[in-house]
Amino acid sequence: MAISTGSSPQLFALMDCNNFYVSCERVFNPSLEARPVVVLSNNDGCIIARSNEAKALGIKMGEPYFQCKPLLDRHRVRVFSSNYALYGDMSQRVMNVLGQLEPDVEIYSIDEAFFNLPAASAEFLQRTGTDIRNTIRQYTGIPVSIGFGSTKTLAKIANRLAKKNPEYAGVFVMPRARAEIEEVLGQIKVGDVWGIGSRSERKLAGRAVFTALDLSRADDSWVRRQLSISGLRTAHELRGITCFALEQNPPSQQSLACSRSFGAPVTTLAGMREATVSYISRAAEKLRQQGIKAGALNLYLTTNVFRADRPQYANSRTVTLPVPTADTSALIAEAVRCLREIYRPGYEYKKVGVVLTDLSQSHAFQPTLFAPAVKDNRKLNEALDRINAKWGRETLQYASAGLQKPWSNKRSRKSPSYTTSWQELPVVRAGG
DNA sequence: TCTGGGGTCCTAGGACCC
DNA sequence: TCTGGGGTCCTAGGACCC
Repeated sequence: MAISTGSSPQLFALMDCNNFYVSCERVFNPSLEARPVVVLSNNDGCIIARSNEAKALGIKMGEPYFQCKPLLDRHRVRVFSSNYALYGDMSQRVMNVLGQLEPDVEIYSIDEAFFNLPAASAEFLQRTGTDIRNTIRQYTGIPVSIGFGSTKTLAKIANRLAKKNPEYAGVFVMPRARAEIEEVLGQIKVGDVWGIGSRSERKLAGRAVFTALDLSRADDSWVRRQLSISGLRTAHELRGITCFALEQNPPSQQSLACSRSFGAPVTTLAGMREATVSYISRAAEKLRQQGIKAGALNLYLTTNVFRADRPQYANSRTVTLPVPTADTSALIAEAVRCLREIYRPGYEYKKVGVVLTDLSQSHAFQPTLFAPAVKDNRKLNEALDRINAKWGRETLQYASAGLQKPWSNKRSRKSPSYTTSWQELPVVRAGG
């Protein structure tokens, strides 16, 4: 008996957690149910998650916090700083449950996963989706929506419909017949299609392409010219031609970054150096956690682009490291050298960041004949990581990272790390 | 006063080589 | 009157995603 590969058509499904960060906050704080809730980005800068009640108030995704604060106050919206320890842990729980129900899963982001399943009747898919949804809700407390389609792009659209229309109860199966699919696509704005951002949406609008249906019907070579190969793939996927496969073994990471906007402007080289040392130290820690080394380092800095009234300056410097490394002190030395080269006095800096590239597995390195002797401070770094794992991040750090950190940013409304810190476990009180 | 952070992929153009 | 051509590699910038 031959094993057929590809004769049985595969379907794509997308599971997406509803208002994920808000839902995580609600799991451990039931008083947030049925109330407007938002979660803020790093630095309490802008809105990055909204409950349905908050969306109904007209609060927009990405809106600066200080701008909508009056509206939030007026409606007594509950506001949280982002708590990534909590969200990351809840994400794992959701993905574990899904992984037990479905064999072929691709974790796509912190709150989304694609999965493949053999083609089946709409009724069967509806039932499967509902089962998954109920199980995840029961085991984790997180509400999710599920969409089915013949490609990832169509599954994304189905998921969107499942989420936006209460009558679908969280599950939507894209119809099979082309005419019915086109009826659906005609209702979807082209800018809401996965892979079509605001730039492309504007460009397409100028050429009378407004809906997903319009894009799916556009001429191939025209789409290729307007949107490059990526846009053409998206157009094909809308027609039901698979261009994006399920990635169960994601390729290894290409880059690793650490950057923060400052809570207050930094105007001195000493201040910039402290921030640089802090971020590169954090990046080095991440390298070691993942068992990888970096072969190149990019450092960039910028003033506040929103302050047109202030002099603007931005620059970056990339260096190839003498040998790939994950050693904090070696990386600090290179990063500070970059900083000295591009730092200019007389500006109010808003941000500095480091990006590590040319990543390789720690054991893969072959020393070359002419490479300098490798001094990787392995024991020192291990001790550093152990102490900080036990006593908390930055318990032990390089003095050049500074102690006061006046530039460090705001995170004033964070909820407890309920699931990842013994000190912050939720407490259940008996009685009533 | 206050506007996130961490990723990926694609393309055009320059440098370099023969 | 008028400055090769073609290939490869690298990088910066743009667009997109969550």
